[in-house]
Amino acid sequence: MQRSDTSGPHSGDEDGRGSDTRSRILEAATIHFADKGFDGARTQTIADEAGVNRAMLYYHFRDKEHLYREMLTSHFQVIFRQVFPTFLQLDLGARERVLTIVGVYLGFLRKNPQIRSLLLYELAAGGPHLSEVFDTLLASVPGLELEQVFEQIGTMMGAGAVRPGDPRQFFLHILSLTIFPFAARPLLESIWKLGPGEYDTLMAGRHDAIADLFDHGLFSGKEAS
Amino acid sequence: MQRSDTSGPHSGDEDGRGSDTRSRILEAATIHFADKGFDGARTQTIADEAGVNRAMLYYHFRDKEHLYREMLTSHFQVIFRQVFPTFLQLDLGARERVLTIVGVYLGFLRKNPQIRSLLLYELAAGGPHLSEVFDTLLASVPGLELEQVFEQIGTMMGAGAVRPGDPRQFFLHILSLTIFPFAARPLLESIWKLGPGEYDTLMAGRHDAIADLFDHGLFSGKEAS
DNA sequence: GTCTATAGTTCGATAGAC
DNA sequence: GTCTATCGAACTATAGAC
Repeated sequence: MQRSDTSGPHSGDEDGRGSDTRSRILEAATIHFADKGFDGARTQTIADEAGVNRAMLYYHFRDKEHLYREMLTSHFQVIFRQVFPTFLQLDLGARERVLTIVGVYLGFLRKNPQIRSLLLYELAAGGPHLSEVFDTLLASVPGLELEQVFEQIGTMMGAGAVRPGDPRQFFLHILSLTIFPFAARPLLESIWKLGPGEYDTLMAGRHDAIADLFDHGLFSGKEAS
Repeated sequence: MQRSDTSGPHSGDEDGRGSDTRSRILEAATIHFADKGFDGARTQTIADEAGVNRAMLYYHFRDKEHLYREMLTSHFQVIFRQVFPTFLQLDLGARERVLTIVGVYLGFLRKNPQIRSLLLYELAAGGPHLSEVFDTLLASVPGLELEQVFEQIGTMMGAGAVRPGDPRQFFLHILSLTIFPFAARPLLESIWKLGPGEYDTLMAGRHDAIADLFDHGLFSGKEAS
């Protein structure tokens, strides 16, 4: 069952070991797939940017499709293992807990710009790859249960810490306010005629803006209802 | 300067007149580009679904690129002419005004499912086409000034109707909460294991959930700060 | 493991008859 | 305006030498 010190061809090993060529290909594939999408990406370009021969792509991975899926999996793994658990492991009050989650999301998106376009291409295509990637990841990270998130939201609602309602809408609020501004960046830069630095400034103030919305709502005049 | 009663080849005419073939191609192009994206779409498939010969695509439009851009323009035109003006023409109080805008957005997205993937493909690609499309549209709809929106938000903030802050963050809140849940639909359906009807139900309750967030914030315990 | 050479397709676009 | 036929380019994938 034991393998030698180099990953074999077509291996799905996850550890950073493996041949250097293999990881260089994955790195180049990330950049190019994020830029052009699966259909727009060219295996020649990936090989060139990785500094390897094009045939190496077919030796280390089976074909373009397998290369793409392994690349996708390696990145969404980070979300599942680092970002997602923050929903559960925090031992804080409701407010600090939610705002910490928002901060983790915003920080992750600011540090991993390629995730943005990779996710958008997948969403646009309807997520045919994502379902399989998610199944793989959920199976490989056994301590992760989606239901726990909603249980904890329900607990917070029951304790009166957050307003009662559908936990999924609660979840959608947080996801929307954090992810969308990053996703729509090129569109908004175009509409608002912003330079690159201006949008970074806007994103730097995003956390406080969301906190203000969560704390006070949108309107100054105290509500009727 | 006057043209005969049929649109000529490569004409950028916008009125619904023109040859029936031309509009059928645009309709088929919408569906197929929304499904596969620009790089993934095949001119043969578009021609087949339109029930015309493939050479007609090159007669009525110059090439694949021009067909795509005209298709995009025709759809985003609707946003510019029908959705966007609701930001300015409403003669309501701040709360009703914002919630009406949210309702218009949600309604538009629910009725135009193809817009979702068309927008996502463009966002993923970084919006190279969108800039040109927007410039074209802003020029063709003269009574539309982006600055007016932020002026009116500033006015509402000055009058104490909405909380003071960066108007762009205010704008991002509204866009995020309405657009993202539609954009992320396939991903969330996959994660949450939802049937098609369940997500529609969730979107039907979206307006009220956003209104509650805007009215009361996210937390029950009245804020500190 | 890495390279060259090439097979085998697919696709966008055009020419030209009707 | 619509069709057929076809060109030429681009691309994925494989075979096989080293």
